[in-house]
Amino acid sequence: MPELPEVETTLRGIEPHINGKTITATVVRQAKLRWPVPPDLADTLAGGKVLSCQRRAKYLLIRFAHGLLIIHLGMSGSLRIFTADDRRAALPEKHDHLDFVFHDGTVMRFHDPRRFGAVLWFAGAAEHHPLLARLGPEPLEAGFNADDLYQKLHTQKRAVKLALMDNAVVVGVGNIYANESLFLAGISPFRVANSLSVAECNALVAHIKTVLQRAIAAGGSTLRDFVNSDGKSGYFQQQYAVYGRQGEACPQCGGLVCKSVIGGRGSFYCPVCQQ
DNA sequence: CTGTTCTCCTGTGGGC
DNA sequence: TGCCCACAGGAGAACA
Repeated sequence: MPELPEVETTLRGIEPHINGKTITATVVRQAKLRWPVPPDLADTLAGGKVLSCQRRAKYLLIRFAHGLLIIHLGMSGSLRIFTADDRRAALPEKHDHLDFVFHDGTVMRFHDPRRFGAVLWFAGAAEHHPLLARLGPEPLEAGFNADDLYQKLHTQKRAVKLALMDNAVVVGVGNIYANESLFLAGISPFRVANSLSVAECNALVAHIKTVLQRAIAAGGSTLRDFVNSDGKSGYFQQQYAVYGRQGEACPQCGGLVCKSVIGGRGSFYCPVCQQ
C-alpha cells in the first residue's frame, strides 16, 4: 500500500514527464473513487499547463495556473507514464480509471483496484482546501521535531500509535511506519501518548525520519519503472523489522514478535524491546 | 472536544 | 483444485 515513501517516489517518477506540459485530453473511465471525480474535470483541465508537482502528506498536488489537481493513491493506487510511442498508451487495462494526455502524447495513467484513491480539482490555494488545511507538519521537515511532538502528545490520553497515525500530529505516518518507528525507538505502541518523555519523543522523531528516508532512497532505484513499465510503478519491496512478522523472531532480542489490534489496526511489536 | 465505529472497495489468503 | 468468506487498510464522516 502506498505509504509516504511510495507517494514521494511517485512524485519523483511523474514530475519529469509532465512538468511544463499541456493537457490535451482527460479520459475518465471510472468516476467512482473515494469521492466522485468532478464530472467536468476534462473540460477544466483542457489546455492547462502543469506549473509544478508537489507532495503534501500523501496527497500529490499538480499545480495549474487556474487551480490544483489533487491526487491521492489511497491504498492500491498508482500512477504510470506512457510515452507517445508506447502502444499500451491506447490500451487501458482493468482498473485504469483515468488518463491524463499531454500535448506530446505522454499519458499519465491512474490505476486503482480498490478505488480508495481520489482525483479532485480545487480552484484555490492548497492551504485553503479542507483536506489540506489542517494537516500537521511533514515528517521529514524541521517543523517535525521532539519539542513539537512532545507539545502535542503530552495532553493526549490515547495510545501513542494512534497519535502517530493522526494527520494533525504528523502527516504521512501510516500503520507500517508507526509500527516500525515505535519498534526502533523501543516504545510500546500501547503507551499512552502523554506518558512519553521529551527524550522518547526525540528518539521517535529521529527514527521516523530515518525509516522514511531509507524507504525513499530504496524507491529511487525503481524510478525507471514509471515509464512504459509492465509492473506496478512506485511500489518497492521493503524490509520491515516487525510489521507483518507476528510469530517471527524479534531482530533485536530473538523473542517473538506479537500482534494486537489498536484502534482497529494491526499492531506489531516486541513486548521485550518495547516498553 | 474526545473517543469509537462505520464506510468506501477488491485482491489475497486461510480454511476446508 | 476450487470455493467461500473474513480481512486488510487511509482517512474522512458520522455518531455517542
